[in-house]
Amino acid sequence: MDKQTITIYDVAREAGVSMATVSRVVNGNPNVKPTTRKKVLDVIDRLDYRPNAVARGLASKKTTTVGVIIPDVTNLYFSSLARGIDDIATMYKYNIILANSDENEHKEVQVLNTLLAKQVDGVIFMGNKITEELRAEFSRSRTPVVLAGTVDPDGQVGSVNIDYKTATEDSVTSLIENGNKKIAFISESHDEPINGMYRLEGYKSALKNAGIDYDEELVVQSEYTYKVGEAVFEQISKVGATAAVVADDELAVGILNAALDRGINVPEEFELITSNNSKLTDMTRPQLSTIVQPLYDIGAVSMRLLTKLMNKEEIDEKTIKLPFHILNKGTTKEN
Amino acid sequence: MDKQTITIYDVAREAGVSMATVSRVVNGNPNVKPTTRKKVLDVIDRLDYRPNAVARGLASKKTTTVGVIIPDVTNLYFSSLARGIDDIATMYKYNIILANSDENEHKEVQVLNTLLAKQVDGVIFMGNKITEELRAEFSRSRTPVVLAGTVDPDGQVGSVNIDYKTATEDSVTSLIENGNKKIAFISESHDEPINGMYRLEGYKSALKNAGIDYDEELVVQSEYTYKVGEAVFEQISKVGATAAVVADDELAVGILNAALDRGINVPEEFELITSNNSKLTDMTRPQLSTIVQPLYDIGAVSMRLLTKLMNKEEIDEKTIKLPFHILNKGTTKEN
DNA sequence: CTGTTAGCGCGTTCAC
DNA sequence: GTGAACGCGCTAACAG
Repeated sequence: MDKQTITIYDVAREAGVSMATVSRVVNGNPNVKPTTRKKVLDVIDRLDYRPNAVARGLASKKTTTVGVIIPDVTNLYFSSLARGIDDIATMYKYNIILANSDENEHKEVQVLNTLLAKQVDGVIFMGNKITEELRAEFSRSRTPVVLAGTVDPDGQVGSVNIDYKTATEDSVTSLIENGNKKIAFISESHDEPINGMYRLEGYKSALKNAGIDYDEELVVQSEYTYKVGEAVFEQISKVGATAAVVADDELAVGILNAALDRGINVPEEFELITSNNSKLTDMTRPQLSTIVQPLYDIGAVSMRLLTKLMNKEEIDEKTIKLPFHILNKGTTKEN
Repeated sequence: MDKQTITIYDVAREAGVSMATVSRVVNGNPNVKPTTRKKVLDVIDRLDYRPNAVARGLASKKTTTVGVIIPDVTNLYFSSLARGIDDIATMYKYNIILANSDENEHKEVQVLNTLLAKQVDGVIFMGNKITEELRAEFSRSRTPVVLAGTVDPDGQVGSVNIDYKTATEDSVTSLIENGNKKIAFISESHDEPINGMYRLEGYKSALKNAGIDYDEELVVQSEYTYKVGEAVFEQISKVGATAAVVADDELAVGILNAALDRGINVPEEFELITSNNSKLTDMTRPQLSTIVQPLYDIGAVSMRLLTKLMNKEEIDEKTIKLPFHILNKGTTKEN
C-alpha cells in the first residue's frame, strides 16, 4: 500500500554493486572508479533515491542539525540573530531546530533536554540568564554550546556578543555631553548579568566620570515590550528624567511614542538612545538613535564558532566580542 | 575517553530486566507490573538515561519533528505565524526544523528535500508561490504538507489563510466610502496567486462596485521592505493617488513615513490601509489602519491541521479560512 | 577500488 | 507481564 521507501540496498542491487559502494558515492568518497560512480549515480537518479538522514545519524553519530533556543522569534532582536545563524548553518550543511523559550527557565531546561535527546550536534542559546541548572546541563553533555548575544560571566561555553558595558557607558556619556543630568537607565531584570553586571555598570561608570550622583529612581527594570513603554515613560518623567538609555528597541519605541503622544518634543525636551539598531529604529519618527550592534553577524559568528567547536578545531578564544558604535539619528541632539 | 552514552541496554541490565521492558516503560506501555516499572524508572533516573531520539526515529519511522519553510524569520508577518506553529508543535510534542527560503524557488526545493531526507513527519510551508516543481515534490512524497498564510488555487495540500479577496475588497470599499477615487493597490508580484488572483481581484471588484475605472498606473508591484516605501510613494503620488491599500506592514510603514516626511497630512490628505496587523501597525504615528489577520492563529491552526494529517485522522476540509476584519486606526478618516 | 560484516539504539512482534 | 530476536537504513572498519 505505502509506496515503499527505497533504500541504499535497492540501489546497490539495481546497480550491481554493494551497498558500501553506494554509500561511498553518496558520501563523495573518492575511492570509487568513475565508471561505477556514474552507474550508481544513474540508478540513484532513476530510482529517485534519497538517503535517510535518520539512519545515517544513527550510524555516524552525527545529525547535522543544531538546536537553537530563542526567547521569542517574534522579537526582531532575536530573529535577526536567528537569521544569521540559519544562513551560516545552511552554508555548513546544518539545519536548525528552533525552539521558543520565552526566557522561561523551566522551558529552557526542558527544550535543551529534548534537543539533546534528538542528538543535535551543537546548541546555540539565546537568553539573558544562564541558571545553574542550565549550566549544569551544558557541562554534563558533551555537546558544544554557544551563547549568542548573551554574556556568561562564567565563560565556560562559547559566546559572541559586544562590550555591553562600554556601549552603555558611551551612550550615557554622550547624553551627558548633551547637557543631561537626569538620565534614566531602562533594562530588563538586573538579575541578568548582561543588565546587572554590564549595562548597569557602564551606566554608573559614565555618571561617575561626569561627577553625577547615581539616583535609584532613574533606574527601572521592565519587560521588553512595546506596550509597557507608556508606563515606563510615566515613571521616569515623574522623577524628571530628560533622557534615557533603553536596552530594547521595542520598548524604546513605546517610550518614544509615549513622549510624543504627550506632546513632548524629541529630542529637544527628551533624548533617547536604544540598543539594538533593529529595523524598528528607522521606522519611527524621529528615528531612534541607537547603539549599533551587528545583529546578523552575532548570529552568524556564533554559528561559525559552533561549527568549529563541533569539528573539534582548536579555538583560541571562546568568547568573541564584536565591534559596536553609537549612531545618532533623530532622538538625540546634534553636537 | 568520551563519556560513553548510556543506552536502553544499560538500563535493562542495571534494573535486571530486558530492554523490551525498559522500552515499554519509556513509552508508557501499560503492560508492565507497577513494581518493575518503578524499578526501571529509578534506574533511569539514577543513570540519567535519555532515550536516543534518532534510534527511536529509525525504529519507529517517526521523528516527531516537522519542517517549517519560511521566507524570512526577520519578517514580523512570518515570525508571528512561526510562533503559533511552534507553540502548537510543542503542545503536541513536536519540534520544528526552521529553514529560511527567501522565497527563492531553488532554495525552497532544496530545503524541502533535505527536510524530507531528515524524515520529518510533516511540513509547513510559507511562501506565496507554489511552483510546479514544488508541487511535484509535495505530491511525490507521502509527507503531509500544510500551507500557512498561503493560498493554493490547486487545493491539493492543506492550507490555512483568510479570504484575501474579500479582505482587500472591503478595504478598498471603505476607502471609496471615504471619498477616495484614486486608490493605489500595492503588493508583491501578481504572479503569486495571493496577489494576482485574490487581492487584485478584490481590488478590482471594489472599484467596479463603485463604478470607478481600473487604472493600471495605480497598481504597483513591489518587494516587501521598508526602504522601498519611499520610491513606491513617489510613484503613486505622481499619478494622484489619495489612498492606498498595501499588502505588507513593513512596506506600509515605509510608505507612511515617506508621506509624512513630505509634510503630507495622514489621513487627511492620504489614507492607508495595510494588511497584517503586526506589532508595527501600533508603533507608527499615526497608527496604521489595517486588515486584522489572526497571524498567530493561522500558524497555530496550520500546525494543528498538520498534526491531524500526520495522525491520519479524517479531515472534513483541508482548506481552512479564518475570520478577519478591518480595523480603522490612524491612517484612515473616521466615518 | 570494492564487498563483507558489524553494529548504531531502539521498537516490536512473537513466544513463554 | 516479560524476554528473545529481528530489523529500521546506513556508516565504518576490515579484508581482499
